[in-house]
This record gives sequence, C-alpha cells and structure tokens, in this order.
Amino acid sequence: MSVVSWCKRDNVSNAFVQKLSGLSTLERSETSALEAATSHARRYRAKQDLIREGDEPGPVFVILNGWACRYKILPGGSRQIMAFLMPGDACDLHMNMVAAMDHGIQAITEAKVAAISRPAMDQMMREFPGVSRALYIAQLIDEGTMRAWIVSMGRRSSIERVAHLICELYLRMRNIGLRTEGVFALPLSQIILADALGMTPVHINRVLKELREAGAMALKRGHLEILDPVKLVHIAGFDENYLHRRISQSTRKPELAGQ
Amino acid sequence: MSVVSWCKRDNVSNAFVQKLSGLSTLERSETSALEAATSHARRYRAKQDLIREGDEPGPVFVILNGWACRYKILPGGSRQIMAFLMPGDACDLHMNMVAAMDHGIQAITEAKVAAISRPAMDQMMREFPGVSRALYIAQLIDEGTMRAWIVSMGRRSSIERVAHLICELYLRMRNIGLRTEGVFALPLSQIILADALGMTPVHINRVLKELREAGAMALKRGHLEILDPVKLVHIAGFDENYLHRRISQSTRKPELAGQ
DNA sequence: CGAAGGGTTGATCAATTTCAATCGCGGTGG
DNA sequence: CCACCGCGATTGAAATTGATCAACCCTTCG
Repeated sequence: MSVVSWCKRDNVSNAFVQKLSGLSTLERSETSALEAATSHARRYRAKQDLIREGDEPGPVFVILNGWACRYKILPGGSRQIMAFLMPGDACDLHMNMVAAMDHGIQAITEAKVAAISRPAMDQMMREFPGVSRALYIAQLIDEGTMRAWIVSMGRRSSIERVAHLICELYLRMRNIGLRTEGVFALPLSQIILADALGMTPVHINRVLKELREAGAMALKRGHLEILDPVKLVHIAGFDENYLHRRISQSTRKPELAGQ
Repeated sequence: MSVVSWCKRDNVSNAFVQKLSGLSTLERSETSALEAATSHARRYRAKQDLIREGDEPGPVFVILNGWACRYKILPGGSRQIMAFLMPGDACDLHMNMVAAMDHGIQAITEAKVAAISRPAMDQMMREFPGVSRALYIAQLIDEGTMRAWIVSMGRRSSIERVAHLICELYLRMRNIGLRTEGVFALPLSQIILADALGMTPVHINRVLKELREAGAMALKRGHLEILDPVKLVHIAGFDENYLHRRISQSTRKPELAGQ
C-alpha cells in the first residue's frame, strides 16, 4: 500500500506520520500514537531558534510544517548550515544523553514544530517496534545525508555542489509528498544556500546563473523550476543511493531523471 | 572509578570495552559480555576493505586495533574520507536496516577488527542498558564529529582544517588511552589527510610545513609531535564541545591546552 | 516614501589546484 | 651488500577557482 493511497484513505496530513510510514510498515495503533504525540505543536517565526548551541537538549523536535536547519556560528562570525530539516524530519533521538547542544537549530521559514518529551518518546519506541524501526531508518538516512554533504564540500566544485544539494532536496521533498512539479516553492535564499554549501552569496548567485543558462534549473526568489532533470543529475554527479529509498527487503525504482 | 584504574585493576586491554566504559558506567556483567562479543577478531591489511560501497551491510564492526576510515570514491576517481575509525570505534549500529552501503570502510593500517552479529548486538542492547546507553552516546559523538567535519570543510581555511583535525584526533586518541605525549604515532600519510580534508596532497604538504614553522606541530612520516598545544588550538579555532566529554550529569575539565 | 534585505554584476585579489620535477626512504632481488 | 623500484614527501611555477570589495537594483514592508 503506497504512502499516497494510505494518506488519501485516512485523510491524514501529519508529515511525520507520512514520512515514517514510508520507511516501515506501521500498524494503525502506531500511526495513532505518532499523531497523538505530535498533536501539540508550537509555531516558530522565520529565523527563530528552536534551540541554541550550548543549550541543554530537551524534547525531540518534529517539523510538521515549514523548514529549519542545523547550524553553527564560527568565532569569525561566519555560519555553516549542516542540515536542512523539512516537514516530517525529527531531531536527534538520543541528543538528551549529552550535556549541551553542539549546534543550534533555527527555523528558516515560519514553521510548526511538535516537541515530544523524552519519556513519551522512549515509551513509544518500546511499545511500537514499527515506529522504532522507522525512526532508526530515518536516522540512518540523516547520517548518510551528512556523509554526502562531507563528500560535496570536500570533492565537488561549486556548481556540482549546488546541483547536488538541489537534487537531494528535490528527492526529499518528493518523498514526503511536497509539490515538485513545474515551478514549486523552495524557500531558500541565496544567503542560506551559501551558508549550507560553504560558499559566498555572490558566488552562489553566479553559479545559479550558470545553471539557469545551462538550462538545468532556475531558482528565483524562493521558487525552483527543474528545467532538465537529466542535465541536473549529470552536473551534480548525483547518486541517490545514500537516501536509501531501497530499504532492506523492499525495492523501489529510482525517481529523479528516471528517463 | 576512572577508566584507567579500572583497566589497570582487571588488566583489560580491549579498546572497545575501555571506550564504552568511559561513556557510561558498566556493570561487570556488561564488560564481560562486551569482551565475549569481541573475542573473535579478524586481521585486515592496510588498504584492505572491511566492506565496500554497494555491499549489503552485515555485522557491526568494532576496531580493536589499528586505524580505518569511511570513504567514498567519486565518479572522477577522487576520494573523500568521511571519518576516521580508531581502536574502540564501532560502525553504524543500525546500518543493517538499509539494503546497501552508501560508502566503503577500509583499513588504513594493519587492523584487528571484531564483527558482532546483528542478533548478538540486539540481545546485548536489550539485556544491558549500560551498553546500550554507551553505544548511543558513542553514536551521538560520531554524529557531532561529522557535523564538525562539515563545518571544517565549509568554513575553515586549509590551515585551520588541518589543525582542527589534528586536535580532534589528539583528543580521541587520548580518550582511549593511546599515547599522546612527546612524539607519538599518527599513521596518516599526507595523501590520506588530503582525502579527508578535501585538499590536494601538495597543499597538505605546504600547510604541514607552515604549521611546523609556526612551531605548532610537526608531522613526519607517521609520527606527530605537538609542539605548542595552545597555538594549535588557537589556529584551529578548536572547541571540544562536540566530542561531548561532558556527558549529562558528569562534568570533566577540558584537556587539550587546558590548565 | 524610505529603509532593509535580498539579488545581480564587474573588477580585483587570494587561496588552492594543477603540472612537473626531484628527493628520500624502505624493501626487494640479484 | 648494493642497485633498483615504488611510494610518499617536497618544491617551484603557472593556471584556476572562488573570495572580496564595491556598486547598484528590485521588491517588500512599515
């Protein structure tokens, strides 16, 4: 049963439930528990911190709506974004085991975020193996994504880096059912892209121009259009393996530029 | 009870047990279980793969001896190292949940590596809360380390990157009781450093020269000497927070360039 | 209407790669 | 024992990428 049909049938709109049920088969009781756990959400404004570096880790955050990022400010004042969080994404399951956050988490757009307390989380993972399995898979994917970022920053040229990030975000958005046809919203300023890719905003601008003129993609004021998926994937040297759409025992087909 | 005294008393030399008991208080039964689980080790030669990209994930690897790394080869043939593994380090607890490895793991030096089967691992984590807790903390630290790498690659200059990596490795070696006084072994060639830091071997060479001439550190054919810890930390802009030596509830003092 | 925050562009500068040699050490075979 | 080989280390010079500096534009929002 596909995610889409499942959502349609039960009319569920919670991105977290949708994402997790795409990673592991969930019982009805499990989806209910997840929905209950994320029913109290708080709203954050763009640029508002969910938690700051140095803070004591608290509950597990779950993004229900909008975008956020993990980031770190260096002594010199420059910023590095280490991950984008989109609807359905949850923050470190076990972060509470350490004394202090080693990075901050900040809303990029206005965002709706649920906070699941540690005990509630623990209980859910003990009681519901499907939930627990899905969360571990999600975490593995997040780790793979981090490794892919390291590869990008280390060994890809600036244009490859930008293209690669866009491919990643495109697939992640697709996976959670966000609109990705034609021109669609991608709420990342050139400044944010620069902070994520370790470049200057000026250079991001030039690279975007290059990608636009190459007919690969066009990003304009928060809206992205993928003009030629094959070309984009080719520029990026993108290999979707690390997003682990093939989870053990189930197999799916590649989706981006699949001819 | 400190790690050192504990090891002395029971005359234990297993790096895995030593590392985990530094992260969480372990019962005697827990350390025995860990030792039993890692008693069958296999020897790998330098440059031999423990597992390759695309392979199906198998058991959990535990490095008992020597060094290894996670790496990925790009289409163009260049290589990016995403993590160094040293004695006591274990590979992804839940990696078996995905169908294929998105990166390879390779021995850097000759290495002794234990493989713990999935069922054995699961049982141990179910039966021994201390072990389970220590493993989760270890994983959190690994993730923090990856984020720190992203920050380095994105926002630090080449000399800062090199200095930062050395600081990290120094502390990690200290944490597991490897020798770090005077001139000690650091079995990383300039080529490996280049692959880890996203630079060319040529440039690594020049940066190492610069660090040597600045009187911060000297790396010569596999042997490192830290000439001036304070200077090195300063160059790196190193903040050891992310290694989470302060685990919740217990507090320790900084060790590198402290006093 | 004015200010602020992105976005865009050109010119110049600096860091890093690339290319090309050479060196040095450890191991191996004669 | 010694010459040779191979890999890693080292150095110089030229080429390239991306950063920096400095405007200016455009849209949004109070």
